[in-house]
Amino acid sequence: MRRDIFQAIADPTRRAIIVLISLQAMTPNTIAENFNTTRQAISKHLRILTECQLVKQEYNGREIYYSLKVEKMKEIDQWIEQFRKIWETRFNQLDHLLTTMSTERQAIKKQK
Amino acid sequence: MRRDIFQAIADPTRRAIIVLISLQAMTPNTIAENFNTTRQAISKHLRILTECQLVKQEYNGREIYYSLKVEKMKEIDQWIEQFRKIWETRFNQLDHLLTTMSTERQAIKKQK
DNA sequence: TTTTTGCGAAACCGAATAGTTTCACATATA
DNA sequence: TATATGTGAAACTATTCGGTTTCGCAAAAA
Repeated sequence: MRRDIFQAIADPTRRAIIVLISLQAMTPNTIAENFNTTRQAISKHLRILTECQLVKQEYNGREIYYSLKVEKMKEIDQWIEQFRKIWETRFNQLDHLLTTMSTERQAIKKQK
Repeated sequence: MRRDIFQAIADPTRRAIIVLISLQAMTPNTIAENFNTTRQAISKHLRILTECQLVKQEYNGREIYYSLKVEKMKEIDQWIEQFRKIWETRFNQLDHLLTTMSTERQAIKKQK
């Protein structure tokens, strides 16, 4: 059973749950009200999110409040980091190219 | 058939392919040499990556070089952004709390 | 105490997934 | 020309996935 954060955010319903409980802790029933599925289906999603440490539970009588462990999202951010480096480098190279072109254009202008 | 970037990066082999071709354009055969599967399996992964616009192909005779369209990765970065805001806010609040505590401690010190 | 409510878990189902094997086809190479 | 090579696609398979229905159990409410 693969269970990592990348697999967790692959499902659109789970992504929506993540956004929802990042704003406010919620019970499974309350979460389910926001979707067009059964509470049990939401429960299964919550189990997956719990298994990969993305959410935490807070018990209150028979109710369970789920909320996002937002620090866990940093793992994705860290993986993206290597590509951010690439696109920032490329942007800087483009920036440099444009600056160079602009300088050259001005040089040509002056020649005229 | 769901085909979005989040589903694309859910598979560990695909993530490895992405990293590999982000460094250097490669043919399917060369990519496959880095994994413990058949070239055909890699081909299927490349198809999925192509379908969600994550890679581009460059034809050279009968060879096809695949490379990463790194700008596409920004889509994930943009989704993460909302959580980055949350964890940065929390950090600042903690930072503020620690500063306040420190100030109060110094105030107590002075009283002594 | 009896009934209602909130919840997770199990059993089941159809669809999607990741892989393999086999194939067709075009391009190199002998 | 004949053979080898690089590739994508199709057919098939075992497994996983996302969902539903049904159930059991504990807590709250009547």
